[in-house]
Amino acid sequence: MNTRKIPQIILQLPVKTKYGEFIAGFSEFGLARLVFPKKQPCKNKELQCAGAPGLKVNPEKLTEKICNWQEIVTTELNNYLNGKSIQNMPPLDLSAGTPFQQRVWKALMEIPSGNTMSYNEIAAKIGKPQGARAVGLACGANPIPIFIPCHRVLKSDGSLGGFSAGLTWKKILLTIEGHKFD
DNA sequence: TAACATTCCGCGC
DNA sequence: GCGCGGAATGTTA
Repeated sequence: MNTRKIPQIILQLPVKTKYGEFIAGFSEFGLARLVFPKKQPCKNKELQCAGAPGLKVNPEKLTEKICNWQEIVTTELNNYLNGKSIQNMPPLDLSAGTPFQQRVWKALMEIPSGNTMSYNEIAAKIGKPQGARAVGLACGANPIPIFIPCHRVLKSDGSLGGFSAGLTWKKILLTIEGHKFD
């Protein structure tokens, strides 16, 4: 049974920020994914397409509910990028993930702003102390960076590890939260 | 089965 | 003590 359906993105809306235009994808359950402004080459095909000009707002799908979510996302994203912490988390649709991934993502959301954890610590937290590498995979599969703070996860020696949208972004995000790099 | 956004251990210096 | 190479480990497509 692996007809696991990717969450249906019923519409994608642009979110303007001082770093560029993010793309927010909504399903009927909430925010289903967030795409960084296109800039860095990323190897994930889907992400690359997301910024393409197929972006339409279908008035029928633009329910009041989603309109409201988009407002929250816009507000909070801009707050965050200005160094404030997120106060109003929009509902997130994590149905794209496998059960394991969802466990990892939940663990990530418990990391307080300004803190970091290692892949190893996350692994231990969800009961798979040896699964650090698997945790890395789950982070890479994270559809909603920033709201799911996958950038707060570093290697156990303190170096950055990786980031699907490009390490540059990881640095930017961490810098916003008050970390320093030499 | 191969691939991965890690970690750990054992060497050689 | 520090740095490097290779094996172990869990999940996914």
